[in-house]
Amino acid sequence: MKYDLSKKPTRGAQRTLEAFSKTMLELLSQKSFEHISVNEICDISNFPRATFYNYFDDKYDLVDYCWYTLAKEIQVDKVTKVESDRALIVYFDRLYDIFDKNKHLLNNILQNNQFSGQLVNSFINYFKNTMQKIFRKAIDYSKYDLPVELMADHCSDTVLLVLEWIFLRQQTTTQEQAHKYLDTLLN
Amino acid sequence: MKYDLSKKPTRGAQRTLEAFSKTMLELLSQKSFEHISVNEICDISNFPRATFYNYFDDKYDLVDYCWYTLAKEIQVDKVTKVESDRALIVYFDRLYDIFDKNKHLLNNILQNNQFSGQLVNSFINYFKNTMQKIFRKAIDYSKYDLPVELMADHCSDTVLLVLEWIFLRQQTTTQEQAHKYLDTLLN
DNA sequence: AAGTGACTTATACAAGTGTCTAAATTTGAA
DNA sequence: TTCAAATTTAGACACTTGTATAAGTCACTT
Repeated sequence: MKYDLSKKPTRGAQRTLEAFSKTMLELLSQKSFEHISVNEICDISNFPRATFYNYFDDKYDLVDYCWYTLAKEIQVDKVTKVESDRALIVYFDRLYDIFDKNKHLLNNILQNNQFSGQLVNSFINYFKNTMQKIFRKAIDYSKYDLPVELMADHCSDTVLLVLEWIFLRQQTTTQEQAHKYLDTLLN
Repeated sequence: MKYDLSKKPTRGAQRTLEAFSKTMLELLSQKSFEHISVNEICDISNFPRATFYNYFDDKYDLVDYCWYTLAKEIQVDKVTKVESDRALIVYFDRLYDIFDKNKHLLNNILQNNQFSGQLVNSFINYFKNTMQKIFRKAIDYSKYDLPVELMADHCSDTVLLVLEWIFLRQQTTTQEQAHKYLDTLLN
């Protein structure tokens, strides 16, 4: 990402960021990520290519920014060390809510993008990384005889696997059932 | 993949496939996947671009073929339904051997390719998919109250996580210790 | 209302991508 | 050994990519 997201964006930058990400999500509802070109994104957004490259390295970078905007709500900053086993469920539920809120968008995107494709891959990876960072800080693994990172990564793999099962492979599953799956897989 | 791997390749096709994959692996020991171009691969392999595109869709396709040649030895075809919990360990060990046999190659590749990059991602995904297919057939999950696919995917995620830990993140770990990790993570 | 710093834009460039054609070559079977 | 089928190749095409430069415009502060 060329643009620094840690500082507050000016109104103009906000407009630009939003235009590009909106266009990307629209295009993803129409065709596969592989067939979307930076030129096309710029034409539709009504910005010159130079502006695109002021903000993003490439289209992968833009799509990651799209996931970032979806994930904002997780409020990673509000992570605190939680001792109980329920910590995992808490963060699972936060992601569940986000995915559920955006399920129509996800459905549209899945019409044009296969599981095995780059797009779905980037989507899952984005949230896996987010969860990894959280779980390394938030969960107490002292009762396991394992490196912390390994355990944290295993938890985020599992959380994302269940969410993928529900929202991407579209296996109708209640949130309660999902909790049971998590419990079985991690104990 | 444009070329049909299920039929026996002619001697010429074998030569071509080997030349391209050898060049790719060599280049990966010298620079990052992102900086390798099809043009370069063809120049070094001494084949015209048209030939490259006779065999592969793009460089991603070629690198997948490279992993395919490494994985040949797993002998996926010799999969049989195994009831015992040891099935998982058996297949873990097969992959462990392959990774161990190629650890120098992996080390070289890791000099130029980050974890988060496309290359390592494609590597892990390739073997994850391979393991998924095997585990869906080979392991008996009847004692768990879960969809088979979910359980199989969870197992392959976990197997690959531990192998990644050892061979890509290079955390020195004995094979015995790895077995303990697997046991803790999956029970 | 002016000035400074941040953002936008026009334009050009060298390089890469994937596809296509038609000619040349190789291959395996008869 | 010959011939038809399959594969390889040269070359061209339209298009995309990422970078760089210099000029333009905007918007916030004082």
